[in-house]
Amino acid sequence: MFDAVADATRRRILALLVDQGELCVCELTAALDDIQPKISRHLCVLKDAGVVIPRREGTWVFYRLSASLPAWAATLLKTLPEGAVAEFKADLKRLKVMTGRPERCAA
Amino acid sequence: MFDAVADATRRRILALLVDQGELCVCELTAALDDIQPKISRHLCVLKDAGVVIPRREGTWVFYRLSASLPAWAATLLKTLPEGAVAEFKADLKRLKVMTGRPERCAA
DNA sequence: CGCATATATACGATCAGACGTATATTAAGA
DNA sequence: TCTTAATATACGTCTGATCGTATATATGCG
Repeated sequence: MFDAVADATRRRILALLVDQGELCVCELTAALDDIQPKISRHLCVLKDAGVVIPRREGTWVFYRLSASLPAWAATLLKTLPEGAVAEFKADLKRLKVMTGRPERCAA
Repeated sequence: MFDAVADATRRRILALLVDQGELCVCELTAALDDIQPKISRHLCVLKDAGVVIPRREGTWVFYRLSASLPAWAATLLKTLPEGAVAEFKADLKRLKVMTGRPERCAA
């Protein structure tokens, strides 16, 4: 868990997931304004750590936070958008203005 | 801050400080059952990050958590003894049975 | 099947951080 | 001033993590 939040890029991803619930790789790539393999690799780390859960829908893979985290971990994650991630507001803004976001079918 | 809790040894130190308030280097060395230079180096990292404050008293240097941390950081630190640090109970036990602990004069 | 898009992975390079050992500093007391 | 105890730092080594680039996989569509 602490390995998951040890990296700044992963904290930015997690802050967005805490706030937005579920996002796909291309949305996160646009929001963080970074390259896709880098985002994909960090998501893989988070998945292996059991922090996020992937859900495939067509060509897209949506990631969301795991629902079965210990209480202290959930508490820790909630601190991320609330001041612990400096880039959060800018990342959220880039997500909002992104064009061509995929449509969700199921939750 | 996340750099401070990225290392397992530092998390063990912080968990003890959250629980005990103030401890010197030799107490932490005994509690973690590790060598002194290692503990001292990690305390230096925590001090430079502004997470802990040193207080000299004779030959001893006592470290305590900074009182001026953002709310989310204080919240994060409180999660450490409560399940986020696996070795906490064993560390606390070693501290309790340690002989020759220094006496505090001032707070 | 062939093409396009989204995502994942492989590879090599690089860099930060943690380590153990040895030694320097600081303070107290005889 | 000499000694001892507590703490800090210097040094060289080494492992692990992150990176960018390139490529592989997978899905959907015509």
